[in-house]
Amino acid sequence: MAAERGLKMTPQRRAIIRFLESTNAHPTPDEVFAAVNVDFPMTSRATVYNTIAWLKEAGMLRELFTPDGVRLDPNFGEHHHFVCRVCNRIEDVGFDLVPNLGICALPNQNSIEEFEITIRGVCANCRAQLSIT
Amino acid sequence: MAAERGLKMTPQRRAIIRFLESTNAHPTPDEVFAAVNVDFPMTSRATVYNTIAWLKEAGMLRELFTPDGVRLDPNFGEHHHFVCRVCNRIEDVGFDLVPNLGICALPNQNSIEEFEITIRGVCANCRAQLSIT
DNA sequence: TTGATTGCAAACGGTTTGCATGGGA
DNA sequence: TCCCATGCAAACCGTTTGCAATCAA
Repeated sequence: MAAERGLKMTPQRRAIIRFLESTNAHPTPDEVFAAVNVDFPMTSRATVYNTIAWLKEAGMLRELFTPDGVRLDPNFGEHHHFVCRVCNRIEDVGFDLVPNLGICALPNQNSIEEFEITIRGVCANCRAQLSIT
Repeated sequence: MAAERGLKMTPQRRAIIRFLESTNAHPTPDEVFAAVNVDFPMTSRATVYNTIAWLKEAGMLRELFTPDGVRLDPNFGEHHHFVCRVCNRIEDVGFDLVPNLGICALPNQNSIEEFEITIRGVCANCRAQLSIT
């Protein structure tokens, strides 16, 4: 497993990683806390935050900053995001679905290293709901 | 002025709007609080937050969610952002500089209404600093 | 064994809220 | 005049910190 880089493993960390690997959603730290405590009771919030920081440092986790606070993004591969304006759910969007931006240079000589696209709209689920109503 | 939509104007609101119109940076609410209190002392934090909410509702202000918390984006026109990974400064990037994404449809029937691009890299200033060192 | 990790509870900082006062329309 | 906006201070809530006990290596 990717975390085995000579770093100390604990049952709590294992449980947190297991949960993050199992989801394709974008949980809040508190949702991680709640989920992990279902099958591994007695994991403190502090440990959840510690582990998040540790995983971020190891490059195994990204954070998304949203109007409702931080959300975790355990998806390894490069990807963008779709945000539904109805249910606020975040979906990953494959990097390849978006044509590579033609930007090679900005007018002010800023160097471009990477870019991230957030697409907003209404997800398929919510569209279905809306058309029924 | 754009805020005159039959909404009540107060000296505090005027001062806050004046400051926001004068900057092309992306201040935090607290920076607005500090700046406004220079020329208009006795504007409370609550009023700053109230006014921000009011301006957001009126569509005159966007919020950006960053690792260092909320930043305000008073720029009216559609635009994207460049974030310098060295100084963390945010620069606006003209909408027209980025070729319109060729995305017409996502594979899952999500409807696309808008998109926002965050470009990361090193800004011209910081590049200059770095090459000196 | 030993230093890193843990749980707990307190501290922290940005934001929101409740309420009495004040001021714009 | 009549609400709406204001200032103040307390409440709130997600996150961080300090510390003693525990545990992985």
